[in-house]
Amino acid sequence: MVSLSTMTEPQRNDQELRRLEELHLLRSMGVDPYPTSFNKTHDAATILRDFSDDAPDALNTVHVAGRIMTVRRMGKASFWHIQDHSGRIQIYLKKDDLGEQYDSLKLYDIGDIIGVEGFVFRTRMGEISVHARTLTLLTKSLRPIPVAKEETDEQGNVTRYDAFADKELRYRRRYLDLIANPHIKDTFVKRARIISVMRRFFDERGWLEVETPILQPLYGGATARPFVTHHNALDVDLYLRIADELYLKRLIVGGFEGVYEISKNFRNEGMDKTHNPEYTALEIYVAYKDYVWMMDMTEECLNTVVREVVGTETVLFQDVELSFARPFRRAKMFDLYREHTGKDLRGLSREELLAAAKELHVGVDPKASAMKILDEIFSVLVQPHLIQPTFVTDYPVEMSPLAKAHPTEAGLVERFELFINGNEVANAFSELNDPIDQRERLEDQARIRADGDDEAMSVDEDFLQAIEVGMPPTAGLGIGIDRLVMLLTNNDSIRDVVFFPQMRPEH
RNA sequence: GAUCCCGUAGCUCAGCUGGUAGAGCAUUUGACUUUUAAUCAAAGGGUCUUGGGUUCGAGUCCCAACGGGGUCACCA
Repeated sequence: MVSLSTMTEPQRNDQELRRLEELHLLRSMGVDPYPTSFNKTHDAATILRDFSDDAPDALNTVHVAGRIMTVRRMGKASFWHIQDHSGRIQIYLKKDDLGEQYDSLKLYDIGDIIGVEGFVFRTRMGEISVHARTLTLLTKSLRPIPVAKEETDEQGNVTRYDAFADKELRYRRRYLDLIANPHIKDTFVKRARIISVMRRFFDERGWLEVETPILQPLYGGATARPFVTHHNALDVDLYLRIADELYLKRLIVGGFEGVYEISKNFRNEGMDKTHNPEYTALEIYVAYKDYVWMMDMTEECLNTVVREVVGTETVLFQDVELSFARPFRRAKMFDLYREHTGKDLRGLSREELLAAAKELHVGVDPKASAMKILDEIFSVLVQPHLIQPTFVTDYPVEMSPLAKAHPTEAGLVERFELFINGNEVANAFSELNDPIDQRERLEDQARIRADGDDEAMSVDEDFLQAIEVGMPPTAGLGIGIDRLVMLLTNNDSIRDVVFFPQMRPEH
């Protein structure tokens, strides 16, 4: 039996106890179960790509490494599959080559990580494999991993049996998910590429990537409930940022003419398929530009991202084909109301809007503000129709306390939101840089807040001082990265595009 | 937060109107030197999420809690 140490030791099941015994047996045989390195020369995928039946000796010495995923023992020969970051490759192990070590192979398990030196060949059944000359244990695994069998038919279609599918376990133990369902890595690789293409797009144009505080004494730049934390040395409460907007604008005041940040934001609200308490947003601000310019830039940026990451200008999401070909549709908000409700809602009073909502069978709280009613009608009757990328422009000023008033359209601001597949993906405006107007708008917000809406913004005096120093005309844009990734990777839950989605603690 | 569904072996799942647990893979032992969801033979493995209740008897029925998923509400 294994001597259990005095350190905290979890309950072990029979399989785990057996693996511990194997570990000790291997040690007693002089095998280091956790050596420091291995000189890996080839990825599985590289071998599968480079092997040629015309020159079978070309890959005469390869060093591969990975996790044992399948074991087929046939007496004095065995076939294993190992999995590395590029895929799987079969290893052929023969007693003739490994001698005494072959007999200790029973101490190796699915889940162990090994290194193999050998030559590449094609088996009688046609599978490109590595014929092992030497085998090295690189990491002994003490816990069984989910084993999903797969069958590949003549056409190359893969059928999975007993795939590791429990969503809770997949999210809580993402490492097991990544091992057992390696295809999900594609989503995360694409996520990284989406961000890297965007970063390059901005960098090439001379805009500076910056970092601004996550811990903020006042939260602003959006309407949302924040997380609160406490700084002991200062003995003050701080908020985890809900947006970085107000800090990026301070940098524009400071003289940078283009800044962006890929920002983890935190919102203390409900969780569902499209909301995780922490999420990633891109925000970018460019001086001397307005929202029309920003629409062009957004279009070009997203078109570039889609072409580089997906390879085409169209993306299949669920059953819908989304076209990112330029130009995207542009429509004024109140024109869309007319298009989808048959009504002109512009300039209507709260009571008139309430009546309109009733006529349109949109249920709203009778006490709701005019803006809430407009918002509700939009999300019920307009938004679901915005499937192909659509810029919705010119919002009511009350909905947009940080956006610049439209010069010719009274009551509206220079703002757009980009909708794709019925969801908001981007939000942008010509930034309000009139300090008097900005102060009034924030004071309005503060009043709404005092009336009980804890999502309304507060007056950030330091921000207002910055604007009073003078911010040049500036266009700003925010893009919800997680939702963009969902669209481009055909995932309908944010939990599938975030490695470690927020979960309730177990037990 | 409201509502519906789910929680059985390491994984994927059965378990009918209540009679104290089953399969496949994984694991163990044996056979097999080009197999591939390898095959063949045998074996071990479960306080049925937790706590109450009804009952002679609960995985199964009832209540509550915990965890997950879906829908709605709030929001990006």
